Amino acid sequence: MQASGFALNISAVERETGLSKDVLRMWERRYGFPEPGRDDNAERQYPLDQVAKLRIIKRLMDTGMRPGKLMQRSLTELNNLAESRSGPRREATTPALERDMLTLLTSHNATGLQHALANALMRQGVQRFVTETVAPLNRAVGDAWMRGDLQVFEEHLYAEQLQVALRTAINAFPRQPGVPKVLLTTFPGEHHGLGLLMVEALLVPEGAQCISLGTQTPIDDIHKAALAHKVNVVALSFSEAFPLRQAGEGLAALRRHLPGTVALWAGGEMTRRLRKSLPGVALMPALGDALAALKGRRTEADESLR
Amino acid sequence: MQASGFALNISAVERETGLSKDVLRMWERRYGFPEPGRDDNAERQYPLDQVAKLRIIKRLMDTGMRPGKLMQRSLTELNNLAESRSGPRREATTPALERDMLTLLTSHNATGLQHALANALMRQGVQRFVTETVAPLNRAVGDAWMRGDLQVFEEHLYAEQLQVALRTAINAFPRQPGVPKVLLTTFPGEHHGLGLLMVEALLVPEGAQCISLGTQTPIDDIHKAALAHKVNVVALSFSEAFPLRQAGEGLAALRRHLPGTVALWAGGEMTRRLRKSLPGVALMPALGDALAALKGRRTEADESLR
DNA sequence: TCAATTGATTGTCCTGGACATCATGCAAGC
DNA sequence: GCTTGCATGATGTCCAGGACAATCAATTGA
Repeated sequence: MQASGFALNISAVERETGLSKDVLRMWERRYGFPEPGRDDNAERQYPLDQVAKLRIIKRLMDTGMRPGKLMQRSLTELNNLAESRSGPRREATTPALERDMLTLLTSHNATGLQHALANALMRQGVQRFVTETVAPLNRAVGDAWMRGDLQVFEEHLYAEQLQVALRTAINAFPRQPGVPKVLLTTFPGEHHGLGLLMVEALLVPEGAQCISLGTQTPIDDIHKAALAHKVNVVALSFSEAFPLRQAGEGLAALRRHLPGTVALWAGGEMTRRLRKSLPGVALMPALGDALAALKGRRTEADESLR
Repeated sequence: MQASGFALNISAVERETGLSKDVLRMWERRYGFPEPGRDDNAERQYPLDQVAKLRIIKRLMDTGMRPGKLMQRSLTELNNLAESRSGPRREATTPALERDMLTLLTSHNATGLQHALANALMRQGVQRFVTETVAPLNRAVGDAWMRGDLQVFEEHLYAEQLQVALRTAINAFPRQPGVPKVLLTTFPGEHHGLGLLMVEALLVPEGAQCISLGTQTPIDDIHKAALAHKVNVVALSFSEAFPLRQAGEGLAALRRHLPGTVALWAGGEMTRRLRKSLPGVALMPALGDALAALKGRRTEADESLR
């Protein structure tokens, strides 16, 4: 279902899939897919099944696959590919907690999910909750979504509920001047903000003072904010789909302009795909890395005091 | 400052201003502005001052002005225009509370702002806080930003702090089955989520059960979610900049597919610009409208019981 | 005074071409 | 055998200029 009822125009497809108009036209020219119909005005009309296929292709490309190989395959082939790609984790080995939460999610039991999350949070404490429950759960949700087992709105609901849980946890700590002072945000184009909350939830119990700007801060505003708030660390989060090139350029520019005394941390799924290391940028592919880096700073500072 | 140090390519400008590549090129062709330089590869390089001017132009257009009139004016003329346009509200008449909070914001006192918001919230109660403090404060922040008195990162910090305050307030109410059941979200392309929180903060104290999907839910997922969660109301929020056409088309499509028993509410600044009324869609240009609509439903339900 | 027609404004889409960049794979050297 | 470097192919992004539909504004007619 959509505006027209059966097909989307190129703008709508761009919005839904995240593939630019240029890319959509180029793929059509080069690979023969997608092959939208045309309306009275000779404008492209993308049938919904093609949009669905585009969505899977995008998802697979975000994990590193090349489009040329994917384009010809059928929807079912792609689904199999996605399934095998979603890791060696098999149904049987999925921890019960994650399975339960996914069940709550797909049965649209918002209240139940909320309770389950709050429950786990209270049982484990913030930091263990984040590393041991949220991180694997995110992965499970991502896999389910890639397999097509999860609707978009279900994923949205998950993100929202998780946000509630994490913010509650963070709020339980008094907001006080702390060390180090960390600025949290994402680059323009990165909508995904859960990573920021997760990092904040890890750092705040350690006494760090976190200032979050939410998502999508222009690079020179990140710079200005870092100076204005006199932070010690600028921490950025990148989801898997973020364009490597944009990240590299942005991080380099930011590093060039920030004072040397300000550390620059880059975390999130994307950082696993980065080949070359960036001078002056601390890459943190795993969540715990941020915690380790924080403790590293502490030790350093202690030693320099002696 | 940016990746190159002094100029942005067309993609970056698109991201920063929200103006599509097509529009940027068309304006250059038609109006002679912007007029970017070219790099070695003959690709457009937009100087930062032109980007700043584009940002103001976009902002003014979002309030209803036409580009043809704006394009030739100088940056200072535009600033004056923005200032006069930002309402009859003069410095002197700005309530003290708003002035104080703006001061906290521009002096980068995150903690102070947090306390001020929490303070106002506790003093007024959630609903009055939203209608009497947050709404005017939003307007003041919007005006300040339009006048160029506010940096992007300051606006981000404001949004984040407000989100913390509102979520805390909402969380104070038990999440329980309630009537009516309201689904809250925004259309794809609408990033602004504060409106959703504000509405939620108004409705929850009345015993409504709110399910928020966050921002940017594809239209057919809104539809699916409404059915899956068996909601009575679907409430959508649109910021001032949202394209009228997209909103109209989307609302019509959604109305067409939702069962007649499900009410469709559209709120936010954009709805003030809508000329024609949409059949079956309740427009709520003012915040309080949602509350009134809720109470209206109640009365109706009561009367039908008799 | 209001409504309808008309003309200008404005955004979006189209085609087809060019090119920088990155990956892949092969060959040469250690 | 393994690594390094280069060539070739794959891929995304940009460009120019044209077309047209939708909307706005203004003039004309009732």
